[in-house]
Amino acid sequence: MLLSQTEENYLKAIYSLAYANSNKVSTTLISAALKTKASSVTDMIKKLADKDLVHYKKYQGVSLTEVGQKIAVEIVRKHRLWEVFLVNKLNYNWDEVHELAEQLEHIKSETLIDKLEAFLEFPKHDPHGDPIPDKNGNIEHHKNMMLSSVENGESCVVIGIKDSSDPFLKFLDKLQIQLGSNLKVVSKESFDNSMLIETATGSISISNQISKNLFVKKI
Amino acid sequence: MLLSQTEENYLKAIYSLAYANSNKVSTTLISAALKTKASSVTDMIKKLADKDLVHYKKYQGVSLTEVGQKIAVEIVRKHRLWEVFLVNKLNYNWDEVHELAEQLEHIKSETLIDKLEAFLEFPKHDPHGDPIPDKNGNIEHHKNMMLSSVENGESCVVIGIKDSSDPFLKFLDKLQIQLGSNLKVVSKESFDNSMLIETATGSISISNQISKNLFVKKI
DNA sequence: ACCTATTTTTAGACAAGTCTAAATATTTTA
DNA sequence: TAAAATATTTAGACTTGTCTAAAAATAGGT
Repeated sequence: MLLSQTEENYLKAIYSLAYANSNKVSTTLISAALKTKASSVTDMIKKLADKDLVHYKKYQGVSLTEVGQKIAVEIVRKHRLWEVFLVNKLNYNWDEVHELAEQLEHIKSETLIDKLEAFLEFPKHDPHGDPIPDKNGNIEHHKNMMLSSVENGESCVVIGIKDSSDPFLKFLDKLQIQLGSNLKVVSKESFDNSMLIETATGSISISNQISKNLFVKKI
Repeated sequence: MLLSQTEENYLKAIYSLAYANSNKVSTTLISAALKTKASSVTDMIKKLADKDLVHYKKYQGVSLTEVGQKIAVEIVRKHRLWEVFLVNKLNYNWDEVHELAEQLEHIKSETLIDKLEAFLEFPKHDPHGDPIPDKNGNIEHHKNMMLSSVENGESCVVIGIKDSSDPFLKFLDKLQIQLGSNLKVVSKESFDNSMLIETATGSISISNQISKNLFVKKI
């Protein structure tokens, strides 16, 4: 199955978003992740469904098929191995490699990534601590983290909410934080465990009560 | 200047072909090199001319502008450094890396290729012996070779003809050899210096008189 | 249950890059 | 130098992936 870069990016996005949402991902969530419009997502979802890479019923959200998931994991594997290469061999900093790995992960080759893995001596984690799937697509998931345990300077994506009570969700709305939001921890106050974070729309201060109720994934 | 992969491929093709043809390259030659149709080439040439990457007057062929040439050389630099990486670090054979380097050369980054170059300890030549342009685009050209001096198993592209006499050209026509043709030397007979070569259309035997009149570039 | 707000899908359009077929230049040949 | 052959360009169409605007479906609030 030969996929375009765009198709691969959709699969990868659905894969990352599927964690939080019990495997069903909405059109809007994907469009936010890929910075496209919902209508574009619908179009692409149909193509992916035609190729049996996603399950799709109108208005019901999408999930990856077994084949789609396998491909998504392969892309994650490539991404993370390239990140290791960039940091360990080319002396990049761990916070500089994401964009580059986004390009490198789409290089097509039967053999390249396995040779790269051997060259890197079979690393188990990428520079951000995320597990690297093996050749067969097996991946040792580490549990989701709470925003409260993200360190200064690290960035993460919101992938879930622990306390899904209404007032809490409303409050998150007000902060313009939603699933898929990118957050960067600027600093943490030790006396009350509040943190200053950067969002797409600006810097805000977050109490510990909030930060320990947000599932995030480091990026 | 942010170029698409396709645009970069056109520039690279024009660059390689420009050697033989006193810098002017014909539409047909480009279309052969890129395996597209001449009409597609005309379309793209116009776009490149709009961006001042090529000089173009209808029916007169194209040549690279200074900017276009600079970009082309950068791509060559990337291509060759990636080839060194694949052969020296990932244990690929020198004849397996071209396709992969064709993909890797299009990775966009301000810093990547210089870091890669340092990691590889500033190689001067790629695995096929071709010179690697430096950071500033300076490239130490090695002279064109004659087909007669290509070794067994090596592949090359015809980039020029020394004896441009009519009968010779006619003969080349009959052999279906033209500028841009890919040739692979299968074997050489020591008693008469003839060689068996593989072309796109089949295997043919070539006398030394022919092979020493064809300028080629190894690939 | 019904009305409203939100989400999702559809329809039609656009840009990039390609193609075929036809028209126009150039080059070759005689 | 004029006809024939070849090369190049134009015109119109197609594909992929995107967008906007409008229509349809779902979800929420009372």
